Amino acid sequence: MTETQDIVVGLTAVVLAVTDEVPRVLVVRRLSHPLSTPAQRGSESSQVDSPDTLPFGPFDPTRHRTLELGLRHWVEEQTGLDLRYVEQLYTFGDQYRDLPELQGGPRVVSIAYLALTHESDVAGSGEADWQDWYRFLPWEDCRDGTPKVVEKVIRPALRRWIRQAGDRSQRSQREERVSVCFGLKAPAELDRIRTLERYELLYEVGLVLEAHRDHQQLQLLNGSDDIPPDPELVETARQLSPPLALDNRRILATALSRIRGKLAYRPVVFELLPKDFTLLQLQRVVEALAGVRLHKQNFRRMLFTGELVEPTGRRDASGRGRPAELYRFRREVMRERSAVGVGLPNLRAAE
Amino acid sequence: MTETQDIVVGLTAVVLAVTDEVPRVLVVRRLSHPLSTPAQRGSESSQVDSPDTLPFGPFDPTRHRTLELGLRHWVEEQTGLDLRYVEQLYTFGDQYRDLPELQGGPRVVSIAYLALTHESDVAGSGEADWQDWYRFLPWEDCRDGTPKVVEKVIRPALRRWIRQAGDRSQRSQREERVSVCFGLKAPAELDRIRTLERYELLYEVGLVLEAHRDHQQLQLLNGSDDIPPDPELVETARQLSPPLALDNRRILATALSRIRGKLAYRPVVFELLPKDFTLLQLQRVVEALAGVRLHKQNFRRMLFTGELVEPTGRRDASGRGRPAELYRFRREVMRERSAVGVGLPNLRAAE
DNA sequence: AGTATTTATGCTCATTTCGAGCAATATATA
DNA sequence: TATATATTGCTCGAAATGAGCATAAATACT
Repeated sequence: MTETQDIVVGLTAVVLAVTDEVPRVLVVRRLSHPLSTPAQRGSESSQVDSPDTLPFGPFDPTRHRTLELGLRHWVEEQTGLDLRYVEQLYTFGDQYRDLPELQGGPRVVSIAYLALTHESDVAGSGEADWQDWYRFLPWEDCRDGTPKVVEKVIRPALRRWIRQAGDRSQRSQREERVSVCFGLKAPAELDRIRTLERYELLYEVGLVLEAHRDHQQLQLLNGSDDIPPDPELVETARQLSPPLALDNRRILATALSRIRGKLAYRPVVFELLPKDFTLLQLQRVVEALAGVRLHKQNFRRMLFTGELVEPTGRRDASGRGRPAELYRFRREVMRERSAVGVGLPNLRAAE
Repeated sequence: MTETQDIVVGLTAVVLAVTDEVPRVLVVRRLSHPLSTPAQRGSESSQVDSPDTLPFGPFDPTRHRTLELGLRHWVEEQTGLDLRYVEQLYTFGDQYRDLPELQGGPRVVSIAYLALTHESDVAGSGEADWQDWYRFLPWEDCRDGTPKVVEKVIRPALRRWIRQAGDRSQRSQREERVSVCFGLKAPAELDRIRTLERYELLYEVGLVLEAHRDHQQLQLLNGSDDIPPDPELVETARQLSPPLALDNRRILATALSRIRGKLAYRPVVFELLPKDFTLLQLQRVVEALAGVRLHKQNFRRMLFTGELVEPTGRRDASGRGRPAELYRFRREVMRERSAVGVGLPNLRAAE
């Protein structure tokens, strides 16, 4: 290892929009890593398919007065999008979480941001594209009950993992973690807030592709004799969800965790909706984010007693059934009450 | 401005302990900025008193495998403390938020962490010291009702600030912000969760010393003719709270915001308590953090119905009144329920 | 035109949670 | 022994929550 190592501060964006009940995230298909040198680019041909990447760029203190401005700059450049609501998520800096570093490059400290917008046409230097968020985290969408992949793929693999434990104490530790994240006995709904915890379990178990990729890279670096990954497990991971670059899936999980937590006490949903909306539209967006279905009448009651919305007087023409009244967000609540949000149900059954 | 500018990634720690109902934070009295060169140190003599600083050190990728390990390293070195619970708070990277940068040095991107411990003897390279958290944010402690400084100092200054607004719209904007942060009409309790918002208002108004310091530094840098700060305002700020280095008060406010928010849904309090504790001890720690008094019987009911604690069978000998039973945290709840916390009251009266 | 379907909306009811307070008990200290 | 300080047990009404019934207003189909 060298005496000194450069640091690059990277900025990564999770740009989220919800259209037609589908939460979508903006990804860029890159030809190479944004930080790699031309020399490295050649050697990167070993990577057959270049996986989707979140919009990303290095923070340049000479050009960016603040971190957030830097992020907006890169998203603008790569996707043509001018963001509105932006919030910082988390900063990732673990060793070897980035490819160029594995090739002797700088250590990349990535600051991840979450942006909320409406879906719109994208253009820009990268091939930007909206992708279904739950394609990358399919186990998180419980709107139609516990997803099939959980029953058919994840839980069996987790049971196998528990059986493979070395000793008794490791076994019970594994049992506990699985039980907390996915529920072992009761077919309970997944706990909406433990998104990140679930991702980390799946990574450790090897049910996401990047776990194997990172493992291989590390072995290559250490020059240790390669312990080949369980090919069956890799295949399972491949079927479960498509590959994502770097630690981007972890960042996605962090973002989902954050927005699910925030839904209940901050009026973030409205950033994802047009100025005027029907109550069902609002409910669908909340459901898409929370990953669960809600009771319609109670949801509406909550909105009214909380005075979160006000009628515009107009009605929605499209749609099949009885036309719905159009509402708008009552911004005033934010000064009237402290915690303003759409308060998700407790799902008592899950306890 | 130069073509390229170096980046330094800094790690800053808010180390918190609660003893005798007083939340205390670990500060280091430094002789100079940790990143300044010897040459700069000389020129720094203009700063008469070196204000308290949070434990801080540059992240070194050759020595630190992860950001958190880097933080632990620096805290160990500067205060002799071996931390247990540590969580990342936020990353700050605005231009000119750091002194050396103002003197042509690198841009410092600081990653702030929150650590929870018990108070203990400190040693280390810096002169580490425990300081009452609320000394630096005196307007946040509402345990004995709205603090006097809010009535006597802050609200009058805010009213003056509103009056000084340029036009009608700015005036009403200012009124709204003040109303949200400190309440204008009703002498309502302060909204516990808006700690950061309140700090940012006070910074803008000039009621914290660093606002004037930053302003002066920026003027010096721009070479613009100095608009001298309102000396009365500076004096008010000085009386309100002692100086803190860099943007450390903002970091403290962020930490307080985070822990207040987290109290209700994660069992973080127990990190601040000994293994066995009385229910009153527990309540006092929660109150110290939340900054409000709680209803004793309801607090206990909440603990029992939530099965958060279990009796040890032993009792607390010290204390004046009837000896209290000793309890311990029931770790099992964390797998039984999703959101585990001490659920703060809603203070319905404030609405 | 008439019927089925879809969606919106109004209302009830039992259960749980929450805020606030009364009362009794147990110990230390003056 | 009186008093102050704490712990502990219990009640009661208000509000929030979960689940469901019933009705209204539009479209699609026959």
